[in-house]
Amino acid sequence: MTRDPSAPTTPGASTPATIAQVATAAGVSRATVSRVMNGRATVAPVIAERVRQAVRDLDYTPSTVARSLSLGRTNTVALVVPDLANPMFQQVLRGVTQAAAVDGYRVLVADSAENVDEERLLAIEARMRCDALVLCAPRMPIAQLTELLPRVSPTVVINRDLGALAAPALSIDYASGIKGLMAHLLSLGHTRFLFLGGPGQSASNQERLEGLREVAASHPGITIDTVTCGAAIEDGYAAAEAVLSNGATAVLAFNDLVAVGLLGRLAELEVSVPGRVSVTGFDDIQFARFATPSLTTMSVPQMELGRQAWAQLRELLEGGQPEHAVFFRPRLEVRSSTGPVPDAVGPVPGA
Amino acid sequence: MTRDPSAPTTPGASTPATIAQVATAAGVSRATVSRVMNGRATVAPVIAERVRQAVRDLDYTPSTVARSLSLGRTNTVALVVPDLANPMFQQVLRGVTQAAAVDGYRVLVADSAENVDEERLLAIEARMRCDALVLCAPRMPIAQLTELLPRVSPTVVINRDLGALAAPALSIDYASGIKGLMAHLLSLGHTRFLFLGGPGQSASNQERLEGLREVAASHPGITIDTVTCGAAIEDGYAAAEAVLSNGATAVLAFNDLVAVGLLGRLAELEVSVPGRVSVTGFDDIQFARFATPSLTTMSVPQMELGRQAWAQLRELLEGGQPEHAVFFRPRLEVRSSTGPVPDAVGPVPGA
DNA sequence: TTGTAAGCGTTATCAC
DNA sequence: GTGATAACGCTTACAA
Repeated sequence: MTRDPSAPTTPGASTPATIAQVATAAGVSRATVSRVMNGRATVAPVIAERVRQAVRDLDYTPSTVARSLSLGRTNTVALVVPDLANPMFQQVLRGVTQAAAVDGYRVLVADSAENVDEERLLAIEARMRCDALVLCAPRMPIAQLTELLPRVSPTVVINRDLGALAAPALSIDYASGIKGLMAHLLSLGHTRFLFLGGPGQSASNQERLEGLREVAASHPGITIDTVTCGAAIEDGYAAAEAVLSNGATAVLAFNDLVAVGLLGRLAELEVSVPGRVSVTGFDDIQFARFATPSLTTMSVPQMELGRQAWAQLRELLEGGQPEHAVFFRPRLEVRSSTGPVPDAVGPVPGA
Repeated sequence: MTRDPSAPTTPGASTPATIAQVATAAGVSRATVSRVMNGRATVAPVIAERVRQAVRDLDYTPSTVARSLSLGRTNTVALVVPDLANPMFQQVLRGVTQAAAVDGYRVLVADSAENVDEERLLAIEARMRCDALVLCAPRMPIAQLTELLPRVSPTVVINRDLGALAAPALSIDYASGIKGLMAHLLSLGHTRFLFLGGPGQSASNQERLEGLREVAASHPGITIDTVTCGAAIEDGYAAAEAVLSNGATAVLAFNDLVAVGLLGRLAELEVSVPGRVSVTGFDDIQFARFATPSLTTMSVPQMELGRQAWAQLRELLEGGQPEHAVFFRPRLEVRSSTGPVPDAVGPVPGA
């Protein structure tokens, strides 16, 4: 026994009313109370009303935990992200939360604080409390992911290509995105590029690099340098000196956060953008269009990612088949942070 | 009965192992398994090891839901906010999540989507699944809040002054904050002000207005106009025309979001800030210093609010006394969006 | 239409 | 030290 056995029938007690108390108060069985609470058809109107009265009197709300145990279902999804500070994941959270709420599901958030080692346990633990999991684990080694996924099923993985892995995945086509950015910059005449790389382990960073390699291969006249930078505003801010000393006329930041940080520092240094360098971001976070200059970037459907994640989980929870992996192709948003290469004399060969 | 009664002992079955299966496999009672799982002292080492082996074999993880029911504790807190799109609440979420995680608690988020009517039920429902609640309900009428709080106790309320209400509260001293902003602008020589008000119902908006009234009363020579604007970027963006037609030389936006939106539109219109108008925000969101011009604003300890909220809840959960209400006084961050009044001839009387 | 009782997977009390 | 056993609060066959 766990609770204080005294005063189990005190009505106005601070301890929440139980179904048994309501049953007693209404002079019926607990089964009948349950039926009324769940809108089950066949309960005599008179009885039903008596139950409802007792419910009101006692301020009764069914225990979610007890229901969960009995039903084997919590009506909760977990969202595991590497960093809640990133607007990208915040939007995903919003998307999941909104979509799940429509179906009466709540969302539990877990932030691994970029701690790759903890991520596995965190996911398992979070999944325990929930019916399903949305997992963003861009740096988790594929082997570990392979081992993990069956344990946390049903799960949908966001933001990384799973290959043949047995879980639904929603990904962004980062390679295609970065190529779109390059095409835009090439059309402006740029030939010297600098990529401010994100966390090296991250899957999406690898995809961006792959995209850049392809562009480099097909455009012999250009140079694409890479420096490791990071994924946060501060990283972009700190990268300004590296950018200036590099001599590139176009900088591709890992994401919008990095781009905004860079823009901020360049403004302080009174370096003209795009007069002296063009800058691009990635993600199209809410602030991208309000940065100065407004940021040219690749738009990623962040909330939609969250919504779709829930849609797929819902499907799985209802016993449906896992969907095929979905790739979102980012869309180029040309704004004011990119412009013609300084002293441009014409289009670059092969652009 | 709810589950399929067949194959209750199949080890590798897809259905998670239960404590009973582990007990059987280890040849002990469930009580012993429980003791081992919870690190209870007295279990013979040999037996303990046998149990642990069975746990590994069966991939056993104790059911969180069952534990919760038995213990009467979920190790989860709920956070209810009006709008997850607001960076302010995102930071509060981060703060709560981080602090709670340290104590082994998870966070459930619920976004009322600015729907004041739903907020009450949402809070009750969220509280049901959790041990405690962090409530941000800036627009909920005080009467409703009074009725609600006892039902969702323990709860800490964020971002509004509760007066004598029986719940711990963590608030920002908005009146003092807006006065600080005014003092700064007055010192720059401004005399014509425009306040872009937030949602009228919002408690924090009322406090700002009160602060402005006090300043107006003590500075006869100035005028402070007010227009209702909103709390989102788009609202600030849309307010640019109203700002320009008003003729004020200093604009106090409801929050940073509004200020950033306004700044964005003013830049498009090629209106110099602070050359023609000075603009201030409120909150000091992450992007404030990266806006162009960087935003003068009142800094609010957003994550700290979340951390403290958890600290107080933790205290309450451990049976402690409710803390006194805490007020955070915002700190002025002078950046580049404010400057001397155009054609300033000297300080304003009484500044 | 309503009640009885078993079961969901734990923990904790109390004998042995 | 270890094992029965009774909770925790709910849902749902099945019986009446």
